[in-house]
Parts: sequence; structure tokens; C-alpha cells
Amino acid sequence: MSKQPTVSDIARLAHVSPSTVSRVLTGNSRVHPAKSAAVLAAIEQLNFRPNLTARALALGKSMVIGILTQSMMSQFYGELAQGIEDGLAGSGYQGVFASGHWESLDEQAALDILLARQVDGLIVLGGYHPDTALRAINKQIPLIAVGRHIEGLEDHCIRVENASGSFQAVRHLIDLGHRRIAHIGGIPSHLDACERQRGYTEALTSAGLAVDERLIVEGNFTEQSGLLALETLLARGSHFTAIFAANDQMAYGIRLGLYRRGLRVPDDISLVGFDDLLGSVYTTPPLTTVRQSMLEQGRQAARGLLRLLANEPPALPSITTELVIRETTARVRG
Amino acid sequence: MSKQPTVSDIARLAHVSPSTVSRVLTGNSRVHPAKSAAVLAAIEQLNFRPNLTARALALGKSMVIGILTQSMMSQFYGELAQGIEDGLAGSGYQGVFASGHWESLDEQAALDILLARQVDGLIVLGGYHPDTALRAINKQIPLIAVGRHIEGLEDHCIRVENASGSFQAVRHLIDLGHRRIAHIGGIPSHLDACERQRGYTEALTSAGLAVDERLIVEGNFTEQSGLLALETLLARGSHFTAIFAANDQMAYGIRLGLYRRGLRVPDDISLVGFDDLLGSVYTTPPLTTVRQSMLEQGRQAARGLLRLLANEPPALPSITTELVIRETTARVRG
DNA sequence: ACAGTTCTTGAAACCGCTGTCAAAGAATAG
DNA sequence: CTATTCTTTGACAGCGGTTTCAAGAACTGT
Repeated sequence: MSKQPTVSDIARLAHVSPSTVSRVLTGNSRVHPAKSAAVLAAIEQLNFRPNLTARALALGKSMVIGILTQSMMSQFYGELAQGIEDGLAGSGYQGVFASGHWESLDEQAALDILLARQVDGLIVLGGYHPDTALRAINKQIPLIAVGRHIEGLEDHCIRVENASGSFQAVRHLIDLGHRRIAHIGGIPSHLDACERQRGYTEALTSAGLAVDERLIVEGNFTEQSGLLALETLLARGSHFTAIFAANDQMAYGIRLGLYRRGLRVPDDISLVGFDDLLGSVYTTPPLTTVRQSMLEQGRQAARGLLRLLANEPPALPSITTELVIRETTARVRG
Repeated sequence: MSKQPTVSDIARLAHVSPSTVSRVLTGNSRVHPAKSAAVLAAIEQLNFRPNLTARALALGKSMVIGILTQSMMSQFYGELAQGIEDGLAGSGYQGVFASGHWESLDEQAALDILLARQVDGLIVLGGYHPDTALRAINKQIPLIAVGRHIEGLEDHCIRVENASGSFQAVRHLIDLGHRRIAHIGGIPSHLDACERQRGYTEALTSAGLAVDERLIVEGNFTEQSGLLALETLLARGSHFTAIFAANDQMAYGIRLGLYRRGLRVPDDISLVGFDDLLGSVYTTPPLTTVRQSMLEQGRQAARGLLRLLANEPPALPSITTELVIRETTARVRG
């Protein structure tokens, strides 16, 4: 348990002042090659690692960016996190995660910790934290949001072409001859959920098909809610030949429900999801879905934040969506 | 962009000295109720949040524990991360993740960052970092490992009853009448993989069945490797009626491979995984697997670390495994 | 009323590192 | 050989907290 060496230790060993050690550490000031070498040698010898906490305090910059997430467990957030990590790589900034568990109190606590740790920037992944609070934070430190909208901070939010994605998805089903297409929606307070539903209705009406309210059930983006929603749908007794789910996780639940009922996919019912999670390649059969790369979103969020930190405009691109046709959709049976 | 208030600001506003402010902040020293109230009021008024970086420097304790993970993306690590977060909750410690991406260099870099940030403890999730290095670190700060073994630091490693778990799984298959049971193993350098394979062979031999090397294929724990391993297995042409995969992710890949070949699960082939990831409830059909709660492991790792930080022995429990029979296993067809 | 305690409190030092500043040393110019 | 400029360096003052220390205030008991 010997104490960690400090700049002073290095200075002593290299016969220079702490200032000089700091200079070779930061590299933004000239120092005589000989002394520099001595310092480097001392660093090597003592296996010295500068204390980032102290540096952060001295510089007033922590070089960490806070990531306010909701859950570490879901595939969805995992990919996002990975993307952020990618985007931050090589920037010198490190991401620190804190989760809100979809609970206001936890979210507030997580945010407090992040802010108390003097994060230099913040990435907000979904959640319910009030827009006003986020706007206030953005006055202190740069902020980017993914998977949510912040009134008045639109250019700090990653936009996903949800409507066009679901339009394509439903259009695809229509092209396959489906006329009775059900929709399992996400949390209605969620912008993504609304937009995806909008794309669904638009595709229907643009094809001259009526929107039947009895074919629309609300879920909450979880597998279980997908399963439940399917039960509700089936219980209503309205005929349908395809289901468009507002996300992949619900599609998984729906898939299981169909299996339980002995309904074959895609022979009896076609199924389309949204997100294209990593796991969707390995469902049985592989899921037709709308890709909105979470990795890419994370990456872009990180890059945008980096730009903000450099006092540039965030310049967030709009994330395009793309229909990935796999094997859960088929031509409707005559 | 107004500056964050500091203790001095509070002190001035409350007409006391910074020391007194600090005293009410830490609460480990008496201060007159009236002054205390004044300080609290000032804190409230200025919306003051003590700078944890500064506190960490002063105290020599960062109150953060580093988590060296390999990937943020996989379900497996996600659950682990969640468990750690749970276990840390309320302790005042915060977890900070850094990933090694299964690459020595990245792992070293991630570890360096964590250590430079003065983490008070470390949880290592898998990875290849050399035992000697980890032992050295453990001399500086407490360390717990999950999903790996560290020579000489056995009581700091979460132990999972892998062998007994796979024994049960294979026993279950044997009980269902299966005699030709294939095994898709994990990375052989991985202790878990070895133990699981050991359980497999033990179950076979204890039932008087021969271990056929041609029924054993090596994978690397990913879905894709599962799919590939199945191809290899099939190409060998040896007959089998069941497959035991060393983890769920490979089982997913195998499941897809079987689907592609038109082999029904469980009618033609029974399939068992290992881990019981969250997603395994929603595969089609739901996967029979061996549960080793990753959440629990994370939780226990965190608790153990907390104990170490309190100078108590880690007292890590052995994680029990339990066969979860779902719908991918069935009696072998006559 | 006085000596002896017990509370409270502010000044000051420190945690480890960085930036500023002025001085010393080296190099160049005249 | 002196004047001038450019390097290189150490001392020092923070960054925002915490803790130690000694002093002043407020009690205590006799």
C-alpha cells in the first residue's frame, strides 16, 4: 500500500522542479531534451501516473462527459453506449454513465452525481427529465440528447427519421399484399413512438387503406408489453395478416405470442420491428425491421458534443432509417 | 455560463468561514444550529453542489470504483453492469466503466485511465489482463474479478458452479433419452468454458456414455461462432439429437443454423444454452438453459468490493447455477 | 467571582497538478 | 565585448474542498 508517486517525487528524482515535470507531462512548453529525458526516466522508474483528479481541479476541466442513461441492461442502450464510446475514442474525453432507471428520482440523483463530478459535457439518453431543467444545464455545460426531444434545443437532439422508416416498413407490407396491418405502438408520450405511428398511418392512407383503430394497440417498448399487446389484439377479434411493432423488443414478444398461438411467421402473419438490434439477425426467423443504427447515433452524439466543447455548432446529422428485409415478412396468402 | 458557486461563496453569503461550510457539508463536526441553518439556506439559494473532484483530491478518496469491462454491447455485460450498479447503490460509491474490447492494448489503456482517475477499487470483468499485473494492482487498491480466475487471488474472484450447471443440463438431456449429445464449447482459454465442458463430459461418462470428440466443436461465445460451429458439426456428419452450447449467445446462433437447415427445435434437435440471458425467455421457442444470474454476480462483486473497502474479507459467495427448463428440449423421438 | 471544561469557529496548511511570471542562462547581433 | 533577444527554469499562487490547531465564547462547579 505504498503511496502513489507524485510530481514532486518525480521532480526530486530527476533533479528538476515540479513545474518542469508538469511541462513534460502536458507537453505544451519547451523543456531541455536532457531534463525531459531525466523526467521521463524517473516517470518510468517510479511507474508514475499523473493524478487526473488533481489535474481536473487545476485545469477546471474534468475531461469526462456524463451520460445519463436509463438502463444499462437493454440491448438498445448497450449499443448506444458503445457508439458513444466509439465517438469519444481518441478525444481524451471519457464517458461516465449514470442510470435513471426510468424513475424521476433516480434520474435526478444520477444527474446530480454527474454534475457534481464536474462533467464537461452531458449526453442524455431518453428519460423524462424536464425540458426546462435540461435547458438550464445546457447553459452551464454543453448537452446533447438522443432518443428524446427538448423544446427549444432542437439542434442539440439527434433526430431520427422515424416516420419515413415506418412508412417504408408498412409500405413493404402493403406491397406484399397485406391489407389488414396491425400496429403495436410504443409509449405514447415518447416522440419516437408518435412518429412511428404517424409513418404507419401515412403509409396506410397513402395506399388508400383505412386506419382501423382496433388494429392499434399501445405497448411500452418492452418484450413483455409486446406479448401482452398481441393478446389484446387477438382478443379484439379483428382480422389482420401483418403486425408492425414500434420496436424490435416488442416484436420479440409478439413473435413469442404468435408461436404460442401456433401462428407461423411469416406464413400466417408477417412481422416487422423497428431498431434492428444486434439480436434481430438471430431471431427465428430473422426479423425484418427498420434499421436506425444506435451505434451511429451514439457516435454522432459524441461527435456533436465534442464539437460543442470546441465551441462549434453541434451540426448533428439526421439519422436515416433503412428497411432491412429479412424473413418475417412474406406475401400474403391468397 | 456563470461560474459554479464554491464553498467560499456560500461562506460569504452565510457570514461564516469556509471551514464551517465544509463542516455542515461533511457533517462530522458540531456546528451551531443557527449557522448551520444559514449555511443550508445559502446552499439552497445558490443551488450549490460541492465539487466532488476537489473533495476527492482533499480526501484522497475518489469514491468511484472502476469497472474494467470488455464490451458495453452484449447482453451479458449489460446485466453484469446493472448488477454492479445495484450492489453499489446507496454506498456513496459510483461505478465508472472502461472497456477493453477484448484487445490487450485497449484493455491496458482502459485500466490506465481508471487508475489515473484514482478509483478506490476495481472490478474486472473477464478479459486477458495478466494475473501478475492484477495482483500488483490489488496491492494498491482492492480488486474483485468476475468471469475470470486470478492465480493467487482466488478469494477475490466470483466463482460460478459451471461444472455442476452443465452437468445438470446434460443430465437433463440424457434423461430425455438423448444419447448423442453435441457440445459447442467456448473459448478454451476461458476457465468457464473448460468447466462447462468438464460438466458435459462428466455427465456423459457418469451415465456410461462415451465422449465422442467429433461431437465437440469449439466456439468463441458469440452468436456467429455458434452458427459456424453448427456448420462444422453438421459437416462432420456424425449423428446427434441434442446440442449443449456453452452459452446462450452461441445457442442463438445454433438455433438460427438449425432453422436454416429446416431442423425443428425441439422436435428434431434439442438445444440447451448456458447463462439465461434476459432474451432467452423470448427466443422461439424459449430456450432451455442454465441460469447463472449475471445480475447476482454483479451485485455480489460490488458487495464484496465494498467489504474490501471496509477492510473486511471479501466473503464472495459461490454463484449457484440452476437448470431452467423451457421449450427447446424434448424427449428424443423413438 | 474564578478556574476548569466544553463548544464553536476561523486561519492556515494541504491534497497533486498547472499556469503565470520573472529571473537566470544561452545565443545572437552589433 | 556589450546590448538584446530567446530559451529554459523554479518559485508561487491557485483550483475547491477538508482538516488540524489554537483561540475565543459559553458553561460548569465551588
